[in-house]
Amino acid sequence: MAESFTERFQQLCREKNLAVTHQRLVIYREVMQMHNHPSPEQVYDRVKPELPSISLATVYKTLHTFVETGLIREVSPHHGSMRIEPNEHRHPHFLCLQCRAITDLSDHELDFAALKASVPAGFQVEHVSTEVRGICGNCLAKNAAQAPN
Amino acid sequence: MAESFTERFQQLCREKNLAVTHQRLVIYREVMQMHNHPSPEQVYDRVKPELPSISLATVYKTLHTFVETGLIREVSPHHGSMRIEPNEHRHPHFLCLQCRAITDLSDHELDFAALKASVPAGFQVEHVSTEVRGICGNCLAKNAAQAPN
DNA sequence: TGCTAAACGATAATTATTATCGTACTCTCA
DNA sequence: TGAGAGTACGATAATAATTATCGTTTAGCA
Repeated sequence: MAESFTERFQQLCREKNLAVTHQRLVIYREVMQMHNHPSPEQVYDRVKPELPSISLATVYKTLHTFVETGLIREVSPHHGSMRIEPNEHRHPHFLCLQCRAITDLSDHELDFAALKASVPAGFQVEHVSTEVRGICGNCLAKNAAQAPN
Repeated sequence: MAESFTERFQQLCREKNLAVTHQRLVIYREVMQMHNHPSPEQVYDRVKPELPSISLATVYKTLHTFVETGLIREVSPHHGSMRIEPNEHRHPHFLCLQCRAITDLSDHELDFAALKASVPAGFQVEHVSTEVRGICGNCLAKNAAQAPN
């Protein structure tokens, strides 16, 4: 028989070593139903009716926990501080999720035509950017030094 | 003969209808020499020796002016707030520079192999994302309604 | 050179996020 | 099933990033 959403969430949490709390369940359920890239504030507003006593801080902490364990993803890992691109010509970036450093990647040819074709009619395209996220060499080395196995 | 950097900057400002001020000249010159995606704070530190009385607010205002007129670009225009991606499968985003709305684009095939090949050795790739920036249909319509010509 | 509008600098205010700390809940094991 | 340990929660203070305000200064132009 089909397992319930709750059972699936409990299973997920067990895999990730997370305590199953009512707040986490509700936040996860609601986020999965919001198909428009919500901010923490918007998630808070959404769960508030069901969890009237929840704190915004809990929403932040829970979202971070989910991102860290991979239950959800962040659309933009570099908010928080504006970053300037002095370089004129088009090139992709590598963004380190640990130290936030941005590294220019050498130019390459993506299929921009196909990409632009996927933009809804009536939208005005201004710039296309590609980004690779991960952990940079520096951080990997640092991590290895700290936790040798 | 070759025109000086100052002359070129004055020319640029004239094209964009910007007053040529000493602060703007210095900020522009320094930003163009920083090849590592600086934050406003870092730009401030960099120009401070030459402009001891400059205010951090001026750096912010100047950078915004430059971004608006297209003299420089912002690496990440995601508005100061974390955004969640509930969607599991890979797809590109359209980001409206005016209202900051994020729209999912339908999936398409980019040359991810070539892109990954451009990542420096020793970096760990976690996720590749593509983003198209521009003005969404809503905002375009709104703008047209406000300023019909 | 003198006027007008825009830019600057100082600083207060706002917004987004994180830290702290006492209380409450989950999980495990007897 | 109940007690204890440890994690999570809620309230709120603190911090970081950014923006607004306002009086003074400067650039652009007649």
